[in-house]
Amino acid sequence: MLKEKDFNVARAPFGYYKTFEIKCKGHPLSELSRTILPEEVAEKEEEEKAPSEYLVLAHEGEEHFLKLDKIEDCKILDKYPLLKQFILSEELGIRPGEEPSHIKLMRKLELVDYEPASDVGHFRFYPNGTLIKTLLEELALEIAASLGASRIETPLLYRFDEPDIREQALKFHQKDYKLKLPNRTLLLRFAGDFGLFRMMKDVVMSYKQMPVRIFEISPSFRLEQSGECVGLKRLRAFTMPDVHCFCKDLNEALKEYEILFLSYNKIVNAMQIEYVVAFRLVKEFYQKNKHYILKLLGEIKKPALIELLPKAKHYWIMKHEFQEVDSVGGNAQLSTVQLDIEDSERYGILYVDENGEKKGCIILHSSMGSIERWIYAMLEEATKKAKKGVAPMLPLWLAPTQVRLIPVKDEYLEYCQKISDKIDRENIRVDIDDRNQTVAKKIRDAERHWVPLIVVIGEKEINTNQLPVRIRETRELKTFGIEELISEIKRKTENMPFRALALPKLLSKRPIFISS
RNA sequence: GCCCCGGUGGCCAAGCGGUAAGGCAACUGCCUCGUACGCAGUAAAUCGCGGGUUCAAAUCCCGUCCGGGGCUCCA
Repeated sequence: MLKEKDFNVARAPFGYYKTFEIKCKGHPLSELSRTILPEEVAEKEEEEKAPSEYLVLAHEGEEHFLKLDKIEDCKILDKYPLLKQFILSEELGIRPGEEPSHIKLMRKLELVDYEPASDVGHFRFYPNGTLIKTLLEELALEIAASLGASRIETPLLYRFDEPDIREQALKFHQKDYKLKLPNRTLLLRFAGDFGLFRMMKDVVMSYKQMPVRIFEISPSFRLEQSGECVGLKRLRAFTMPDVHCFCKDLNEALKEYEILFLSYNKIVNAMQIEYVVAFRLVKEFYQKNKHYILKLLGEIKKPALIELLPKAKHYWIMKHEFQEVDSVGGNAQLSTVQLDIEDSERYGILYVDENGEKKGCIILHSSMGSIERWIYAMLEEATKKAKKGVAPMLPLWLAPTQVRLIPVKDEYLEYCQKISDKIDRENIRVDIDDRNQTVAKKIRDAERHWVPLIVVIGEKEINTNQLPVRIRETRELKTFGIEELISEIKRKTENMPFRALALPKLLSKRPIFISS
């Protein structure tokens, strides 16, 4: 339309009228009157699409090259169905196209819900959901501390007119939230790099202090296309724990990389997620460092999909992802580590070397994975178990209720209180179903809410001091002494974060957030 | 953002042009109960929202919001 009239049209953004009659009625502050200059867009680089090569690297050492259009020919994948499904889903977009189960579960378990009064992809967390989120954040903090990373906090909003902020933002395909104030435009952070790079630019680092490790956990906002937001799998607002390591050379960076790789493996294990590994590297780098990749895979005893890029097209030369493959064959990246050799100089993050000279360093960018996505992955894993006939559940350390006491009659309530206090004191989440219901009904409710340990208390228990524990995981009914039960739970939740019950101990006192 | 599908009490849902079934949950009463649903009763629905067609709309049409799938995207 405009082209016909000799205007130089760079592009017509979505959301703006491409054809309209100009009547000049609009208020100057209205949505429709904006100045859009082509240079903003021109900075968006057109990436060449040189094809990647793919292979499966077994942790025992063999390489199995594969063509994406003929992955059936790659026999090793028959041994690793999850990896195969990952390749189908991630690289080829082939999946059954059903709704992932966590969407129903997050509501059924009263954890998380939609909030229509907010934007798409912004959720509300109910008490038990908040409890789980808090525990996971706590885990992230502990992992960061174990890495020796220093925690920082940087702003959520940034000025769009700062050149480096603007440069980073424009690279991100306009997926940022912008806040237009009368005198300036602010950008909501979509990653931690903005504030971190700003901070690091001013930091004085000597080679003696390297590697320097920095941790931040904070909300990030990405204006994903509305059709792309799916439950807790992809959100517009999420919590990102990330670690950046600033290293003086490649050797040191590779050492750090390994430490991160193994730490993040601990995280997914703590959440009992059966994940898949993908590495993406510049081909030349892979050829020189294949032994290194193999060492990493050997430590976690897993094969990996390897994507070889003919040449560097991003800021990293090597990265890997731990990926969830969900109950309906979809996938989502959990954690990632990226080896970045160019951003340091670009953003002026320098250290002083042995000769007193300022030098660029190597940056390891890494994200442990968003907390919300961890919850997605755990709920999906639970469904995968259920499909195999195993009772779905969360890891014990994350179960909102770890032990439920069910008195047979009201008169045993007092005794329940007494032993629950004892269990409480040991940092175990125990509650009591004191509602006026039959035992069978209370058990059914506890099972429906995935309570891992259920104890029915009646006259026999009071007399013998023994507790009959219904164990969800194994579907057995086992008798424990109270101390024995406590130490068993302690053993299973050892070294994991703890928080108290999110709701009143007595079920009769609990409001219902979602009744289903 | 685009295309397809969906939205009915707190939750799950039947009805699909004649004026809102049923189940679960909740509440009240009874039952005091031993390992997945005791019995009875009560209350609870602007049929997502707005507009249109019709004597009549939850049902048909248009718009819009929310959700799911697909496309695209995931630096």
